[in-house]
Amino acid sequence: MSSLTDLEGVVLGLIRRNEPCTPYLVRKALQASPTAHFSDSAGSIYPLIRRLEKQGLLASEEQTTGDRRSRACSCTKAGLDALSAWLSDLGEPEALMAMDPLRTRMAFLDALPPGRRADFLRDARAAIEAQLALIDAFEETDVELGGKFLDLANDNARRLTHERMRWLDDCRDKID
Amino acid sequence: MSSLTDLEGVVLGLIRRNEPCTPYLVRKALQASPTAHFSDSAGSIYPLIRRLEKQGLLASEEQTTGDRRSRACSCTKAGLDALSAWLSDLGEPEALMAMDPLRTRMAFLDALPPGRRADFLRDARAAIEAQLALIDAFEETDVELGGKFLDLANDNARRLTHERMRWLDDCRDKID
DNA sequence: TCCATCATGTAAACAGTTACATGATTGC
DNA sequence: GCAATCATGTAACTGTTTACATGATGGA
Repeated sequence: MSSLTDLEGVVLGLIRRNEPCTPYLVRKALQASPTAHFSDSAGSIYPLIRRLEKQGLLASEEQTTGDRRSRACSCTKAGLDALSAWLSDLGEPEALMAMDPLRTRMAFLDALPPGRRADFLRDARAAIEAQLALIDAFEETDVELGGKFLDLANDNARRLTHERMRWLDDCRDKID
Repeated sequence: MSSLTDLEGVVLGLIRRNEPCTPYLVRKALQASPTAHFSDSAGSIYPLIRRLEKQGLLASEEQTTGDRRSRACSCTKAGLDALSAWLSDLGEPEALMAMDPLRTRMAFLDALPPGRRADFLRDARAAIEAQLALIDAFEETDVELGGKFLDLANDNARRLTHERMRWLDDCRDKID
């Protein structure tokens, strides 16, 4: 049995945390998180959950409240094992490298006419400030919903974002 | 005409920098970079370059050295415009958020039995140390091949990786 | 009544990965 | 002669995105 992708790990983890949990709630959680780089669309979540169920990592039960149907999913023993394996077997360090779309663009800034490079730095800084606001806003709604480990993850997001801001400011000094 | 994806932007940028440039060289550059999170496989690069060519962003010329054929690609005016647009129109701040696979996992560390959480922290730290080594090694080979902006991008990689290490060490203190 | 949200999904198109396939050249 | 690397690509599969589709509920 092959190892989970990051999206599968996140979905399994969310379901385990909020058991019993509907696919809809998983989707809402992904939409609410500012740091979830992957899709929160119906077309990715529903098929993914079916897939996990077919592999026996998830069990689901039909529910009807009034006339509205929904599915309550929970993590099986095999699912918890898969989740543990995803957390434990980290694989190649390259695959765990942090990725930054602003860094990716910075490497090719020479393609921009010199006069427009300062604009890039300004827009990038505005984007990072917006990101900090999103992270702070999420942290407020998030109180005691996620627990200690979600707090540590949020801390990572805030720290990396701050470091990127300092980096951008250094770039500004070095470029002109 | 729709905007470039990050991989398309990187490929166009690499070709523009090394003009005239073969698809093979693009692939080698992606393989050499420790921070290129996307694929360097033939199956992604060759079709992508064909796609860019069909859109008129790239021009290519058949070459034969002895009995060996290759294609020399160069960036067209439209290609340079697309590259500039990719660098200038940053879009939603959420899409520019940095992503960290270790942060993603940290958020779900509660799924791991308490006794195995310290192992995760140890392995994660080893991975980050390996990443730092890769970044430093790349920087040495890279001298004057990429220029000022590639140096700034490398600086981002080193800084973020250092910050993640500090974060992980803080996590260790807060968890036990 | 109407709109937002709850709640589920499917279909088509596109992107990316893995594996395979071909053939030339260089160095041991 | 053989292996590694140069250099190109294709085919099958998997995953993701976008857009569409359905119907219930709650509040203005």
